[in-house]
Amino acid sequence: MVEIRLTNTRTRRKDPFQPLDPQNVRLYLCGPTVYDRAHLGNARPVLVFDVLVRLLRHVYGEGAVTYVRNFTDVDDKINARAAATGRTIREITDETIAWYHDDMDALGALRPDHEPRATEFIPQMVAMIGHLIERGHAYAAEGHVLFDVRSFPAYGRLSGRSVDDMIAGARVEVAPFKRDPMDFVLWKPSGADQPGWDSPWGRGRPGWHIECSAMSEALLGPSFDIHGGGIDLQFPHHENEVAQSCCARPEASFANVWLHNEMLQVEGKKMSKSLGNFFTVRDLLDQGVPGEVIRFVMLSTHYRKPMDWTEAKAREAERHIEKWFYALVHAGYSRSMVRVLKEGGAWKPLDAVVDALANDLNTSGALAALHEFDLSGRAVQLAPFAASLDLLGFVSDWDEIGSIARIGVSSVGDHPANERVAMLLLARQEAKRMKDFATADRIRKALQDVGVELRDMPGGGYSFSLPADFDERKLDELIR
RNA sequence: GGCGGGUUGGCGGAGAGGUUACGCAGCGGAUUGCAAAUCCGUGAAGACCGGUUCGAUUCCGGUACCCGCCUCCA
Repeated sequence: MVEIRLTNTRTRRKDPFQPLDPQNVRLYLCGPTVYDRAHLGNARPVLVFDVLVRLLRHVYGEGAVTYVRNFTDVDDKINARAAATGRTIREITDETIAWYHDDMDALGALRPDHEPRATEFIPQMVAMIGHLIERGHAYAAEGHVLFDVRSFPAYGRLSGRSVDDMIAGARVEVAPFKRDPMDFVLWKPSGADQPGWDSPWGRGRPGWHIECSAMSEALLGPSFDIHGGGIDLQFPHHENEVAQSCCARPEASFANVWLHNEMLQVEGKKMSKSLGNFFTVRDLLDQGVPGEVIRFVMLSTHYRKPMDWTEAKAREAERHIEKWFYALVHAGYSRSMVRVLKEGGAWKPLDAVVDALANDLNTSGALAALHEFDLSGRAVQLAPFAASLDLLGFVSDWDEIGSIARIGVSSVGDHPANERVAMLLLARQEAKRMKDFATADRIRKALQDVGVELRDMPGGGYSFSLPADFDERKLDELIR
């Protein structure tokens, strides 16, 4: 069996992965707070975990992995959005969850086995909070329940900080009812205009961290294998989860492996609304950037390094995707072809790809192995390459790879001018066939002048892409 | 102020104490009515200063610079 090694934030080492139960490998990923479209940074942990889950299923078996990712649907940002729009919280969260599914589906991310909503696990949270109070790890004060960080000596271990150092750094606002400045909220009171649930401490709502402790325990048990999220969640969110879960269940281990991905930047800068470089996954998809291209760019940087999204990378990624998919289409790949190859036992990803992924999810190394593969063979010879693409999650539908590769006169995206350009390409092809090179060159020139990228692919196909600022009227003038 | 991470060839980006990463661009060639694409080949690196070692870009220490977290954030 392939040995998977993962960098564990808890041990600060790259350790061999040992599942608690190889028949049921269990993972939990902190999901989104659902009040708005997912931005590009939100996609990174999703894709990292997607590849991890695919790898684990490859190694331990399709049915041997349970993947949980939550939706945080109770949060002050959601309340604010509801107040600002006059809509109900449920409308907003339902809509946002639907968007999230659309966007992550477009990136080829598998749906988790469970996607619990925080609001569906309030009783479990209340029970866990009560348990923490009983055990002397939490206390009620002025309608709040707070976790007592001094009661948990290991507090700070996951993120490598000490309570005293953090207080010395003193940038936390200290509520007067806190015993210690670092104590954090498990439960807080709700006003009449805020969502709330009855509890032993009055009507209120949960603090941010308790939901993940409660839901992971409910769905995966008090001890499970892998817990992940962005590095920014390491403190305080994950630290607090550890404190809650380990104090509520001292006999259990909670998460054995902690996986944290580094942040995303855009053109070398932190993505932020003030810098004007903030965009969502949907923005990119609407601009015609295929989900496969977004995935490629994401996987081209190791998850523990800051990832810089640039247009240059997206362009480069698009070239590779088109080239790879083109080769597969040319070799006859389709759903039925893949079925035949699987039945024939040819469906095995490249060892170099699996080995790279097993080495702390070296997705960049996996892509490098794909670059080296000879694409000139026929379907059976390309099967290891295709199975590798499949393992990396690049293919949702083998019948669609042709259109993603923009083969022939087809194109992706829904630009209204695609049809026009396609017609012109056919006209050019006909002109070339008639040796009317003047006409052929005139069409090419016109397309080039409006910025259409045109390529003849090996085997006689055509590929084109429209520029972002494509202007159809200009094309009309030039063609006339 | 506290904590953590990074610095690789023109650009992007990996692994490994000693052997070609890989991609893009460049250069040379093949192919093509022309262009692009495609195919083959090829030069180029490890912030700085010390230390360990037969040998370090890879381990250790220091310096500089960059980034993130400590407050909602993936």
